[in-house]
Amino acid sequence: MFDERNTRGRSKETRAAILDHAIRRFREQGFDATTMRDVAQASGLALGSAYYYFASKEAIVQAYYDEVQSEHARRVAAALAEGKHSLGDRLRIAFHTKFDILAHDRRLLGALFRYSADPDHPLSVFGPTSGPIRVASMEVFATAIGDEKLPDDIRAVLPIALWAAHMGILLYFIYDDSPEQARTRKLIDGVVRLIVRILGVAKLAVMKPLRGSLISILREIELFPAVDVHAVAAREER
Amino acid sequence: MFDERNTRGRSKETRAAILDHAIRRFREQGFDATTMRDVAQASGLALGSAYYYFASKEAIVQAYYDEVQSEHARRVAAALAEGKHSLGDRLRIAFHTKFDILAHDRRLLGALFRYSADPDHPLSVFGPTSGPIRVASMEVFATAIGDEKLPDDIRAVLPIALWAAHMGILLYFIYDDSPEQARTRKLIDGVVRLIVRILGVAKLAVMKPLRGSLISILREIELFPAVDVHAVAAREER
DNA sequence: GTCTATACTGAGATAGAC
DNA sequence: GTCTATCTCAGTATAGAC
Repeated sequence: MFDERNTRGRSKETRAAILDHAIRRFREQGFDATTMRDVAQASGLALGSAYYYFASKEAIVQAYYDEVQSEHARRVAAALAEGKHSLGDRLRIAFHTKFDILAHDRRLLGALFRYSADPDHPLSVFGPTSGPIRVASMEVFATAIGDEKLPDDIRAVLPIALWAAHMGILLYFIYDDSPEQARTRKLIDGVVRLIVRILGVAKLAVMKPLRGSLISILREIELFPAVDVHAVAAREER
Repeated sequence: MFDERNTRGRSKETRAAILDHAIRRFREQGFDATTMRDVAQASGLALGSAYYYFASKEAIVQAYYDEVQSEHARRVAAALAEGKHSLGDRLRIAFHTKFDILAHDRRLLGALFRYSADPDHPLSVFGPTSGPIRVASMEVFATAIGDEKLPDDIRAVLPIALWAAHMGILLYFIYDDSPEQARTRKLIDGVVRLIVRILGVAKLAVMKPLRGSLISILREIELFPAVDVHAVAAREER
């Protein structure tokens, strides 16, 4: 979806096979312990061929995360479609489904974030090349907000805030060694409760200055390269 | 300060020399383009000697960051010592000095965060081995809070919140390519303004439920391994 | 405990032939 | 698209000098 090269002909299956074998190995032996030679061999290919499909070992994890993102969008859409939900319910769905999908791949995520602090690295989660997937993720949160009655300024930045919150929770999740990451689940519920409450009091007069500060900060975050949230919001309004 | 091995005798200077030459090279050629052989040679040492002092190339950046942390504590203490400041001023000092120190080393930070999402990696910024430096960083923010009159529950979690905010700003800073990172500076001012305003209205009745939610979330964060903020707070009270 | 010299291994990544 | 051969470099090992 986000890496369009080599999706024609048989190569599509070859790519999928490499991805599949690699992820399986990563899960079993860990990312570092798995070599590209392992992956190639498991896929019945020479080393060079594996590199024909994936620029680096980390790029395989990136491809996996692309799939996670697509799956997230699918599941949230499906869950929201069945019946009416409150805003809190919808946000809980948006957050929890993400971690349902990632439940058994915490260890893998370390590799995903390896170049996150390298602005020029093609695999940086916050860099320009990850722009599309980042926007897609914000869109998922925008669908969870739906047509909830909200002031325009808040509406514009809320997906950014939710995305940022979900990234923070993701980091927490990676470090969370409680059984079945129960703490992360509790954290999600706490964060959703907080957000709903903030939105509830946001229109009060005392909140005016607070609101201005917060909104301008979230607009700043928007400056991360290639994140045009206005476009997201516009598309959502359609 | 955080890595106590080899600090006696001549070895201390050797270590400092390696660190110095390495950082210089990293600044000039970038982290990846600089090899450990380069560093060793520039320091007039054999490869093995460089590894005698630093377990890995990334460990050198970690050592650099330890120094940044010490310098931060020093500068904040010095700045706070001269005259009275409002809470906002003190927080601005705490944040801005950090980025004064890092001003010319944005590119280096990419290497620092490389293993941040690897809970088991010794160089993970959020892992157990970085506990002391993390606590030290929170302590700096605690000194900036000083004896400001605050409710106990807020007092206990505020250093965590400030540390978390500063980590977020650090990430923003790394990606900020505005001239002299002016945007980061603006972001800091915006964040400080927001924090001061939040503290200003925190005692209002409407904020009760908000406050409860936020505090419990920050207590959750405290669960990051080896971060015992109660100990920090206690030490500050002394 | 500090340092040298040199050889070696492992693995990510690339070049170029087919 | 696929393979084989090769490169680079982080990191280790060894054996010793002072």
